[in-house]
Amino acid sequence: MDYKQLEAFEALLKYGTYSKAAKAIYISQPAMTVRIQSLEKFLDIPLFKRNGHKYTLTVAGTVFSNYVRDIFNLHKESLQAINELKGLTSGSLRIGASSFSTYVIHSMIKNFKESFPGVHLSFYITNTTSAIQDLIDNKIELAIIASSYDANQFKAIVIGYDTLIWAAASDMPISNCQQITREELEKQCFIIREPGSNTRMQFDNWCNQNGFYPKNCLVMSQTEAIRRAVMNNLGISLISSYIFSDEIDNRKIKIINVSDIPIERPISIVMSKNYSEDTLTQAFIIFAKSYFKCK
Amino acid sequence: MDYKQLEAFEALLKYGTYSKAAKAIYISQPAMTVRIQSLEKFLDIPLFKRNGHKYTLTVAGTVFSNYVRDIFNLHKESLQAINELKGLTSGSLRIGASSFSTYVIHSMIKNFKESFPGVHLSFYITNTTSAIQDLIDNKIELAIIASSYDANQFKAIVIGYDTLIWAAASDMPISNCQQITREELEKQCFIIREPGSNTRMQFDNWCNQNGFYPKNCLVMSQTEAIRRAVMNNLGISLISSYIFSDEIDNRKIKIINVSDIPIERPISIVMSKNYSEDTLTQAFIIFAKSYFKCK
DNA sequence: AACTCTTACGTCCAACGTAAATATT
DNA sequence: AATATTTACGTTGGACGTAAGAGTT
Repeated sequence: MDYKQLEAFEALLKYGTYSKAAKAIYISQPAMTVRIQSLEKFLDIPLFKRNGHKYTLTVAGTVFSNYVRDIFNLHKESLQAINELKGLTSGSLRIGASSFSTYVIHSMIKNFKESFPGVHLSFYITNTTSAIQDLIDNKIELAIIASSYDANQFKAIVIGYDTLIWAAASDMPISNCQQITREELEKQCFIIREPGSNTRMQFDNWCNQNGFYPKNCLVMSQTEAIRRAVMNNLGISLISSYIFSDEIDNRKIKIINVSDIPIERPISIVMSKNYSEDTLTQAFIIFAKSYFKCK
Repeated sequence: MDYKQLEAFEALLKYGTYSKAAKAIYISQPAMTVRIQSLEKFLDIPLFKRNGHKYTLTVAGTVFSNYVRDIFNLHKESLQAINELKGLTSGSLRIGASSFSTYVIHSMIKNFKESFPGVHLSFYITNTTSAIQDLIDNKIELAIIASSYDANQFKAIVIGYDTLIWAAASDMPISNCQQITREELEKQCFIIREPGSNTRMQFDNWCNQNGFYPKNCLVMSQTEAIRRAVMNNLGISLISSYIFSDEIDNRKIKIINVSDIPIERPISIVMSKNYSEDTLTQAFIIFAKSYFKCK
């Protein structure tokens, strides 16, 4: 079955005679005959019957024509969709993101620009709570967060998954333990995020669920400050694996094996419920999905 | 855009490398390259990007792939539908029909048999009321009627239109009147159907609406008896134009011009609400629609 | 070095148009 | 007789595969 055959089929259906149909699609009458014949031979059933000096559909032809119509519509729509994407040569999108994205957005922007060089992406990196507030205040169109949100006010699309791990510098004694006891854990200094951060909430939840009361905490609102603190043996941290992806490869950081960890969090793009997704937004969402899938 | 290009696109999407994709659809690697290149050239946008030693979709590729998936599914479904029709080499369908169909079913059956020689159609010609009763009694699967029906109990599909006309023999004096007066009309003998017939109901309605009281009526339950009576100058009749289609062409019968006439009635195929339409039924409905369209 | 993709090039098939024959009105 | 469709046949373009070259890991 071939596109040209379907084209001939539609033309004959529309114009009723071979000669008119052939003229309409700029081929000769014999070519029309051959296209219809080969289609009928392929399907092994007559699609047209002679009726006076007009050709009309058989039952099989009628059934088939419904599919052909739908196929052609999809074909047209696909070209339209592609053209819309090609039209994305300008425009901008303001995106709020919680802190784990610090270590990925540079490559996201770089990758996105390869496909859409004229589009400007602005990233506002804060924490989950602030990103949601910025969404309400119309300071951003989209928020990328790794936590839940109010489904009454927002709609969201899951674009990937983030893993929270316990990270420690490789030369810390705790990094070499196979099984971590509660006593060893209690000795540690916990480097944690500020309230309002989803990562902080996950830490608090874990402590509650395990009846664990950390004695020694170091609170830092900047993820980069936490990264440097962990690298310099100041303590251990429950944090997104994205932050230490390079260091884990380098073996400078080790993942500590603690129960109920790692925690996997879905990463979502959140937007106002009444936000109408334009082509640019759709393109960004598709891009973000494939970006995180390859991570 | 070509079917083979889409085939190559789907294969590369599925297998990730040109070599595997080419092998999967039984073409050489260079042929694969050419197909993808020509598709990208046609759409004027890259659909794949190299990622490590695998090819993954760009945003445009992702958008396009959704359409391609749908197009291929439709393609498969269309072949399946055609195969189901080809499988219609046996089976039977019992069809009730009100009387106007007397003069069409012979050619309907003949035409239907050309496409589906193995299928047996049984026609039961009665009047509208009886046909509906036969439907309730499961004596027939479908009823072809030209009147309304109980929408709570039945479902229906309009397949065409029937025209009720006033017919008189050409050599009757009334046939030569341009404008018919009420006095002239009152002199006529009205050849009408029995109660229960929708044609009879239409006649009664017309009389009521026009405050007309026919003095001279001849009731006949067989349409063929009415036809012969009209042909032999026994009177005039309000009747489906199908009955006299030959005679109108021959000029043996004339259509009398009376106000509010002709009456057009939709012809429907009616079936039980819980009747599940199998392939044969669907084929018959499509056939019937095209049959009446060409009438 | 091994693997994968692209380019180059000669081959071949399939779709086409012209022209003639056949069918239909 | 005129119009429409099919058959016949020679031509051509484009899709293919093989082989060689270029790019990646």
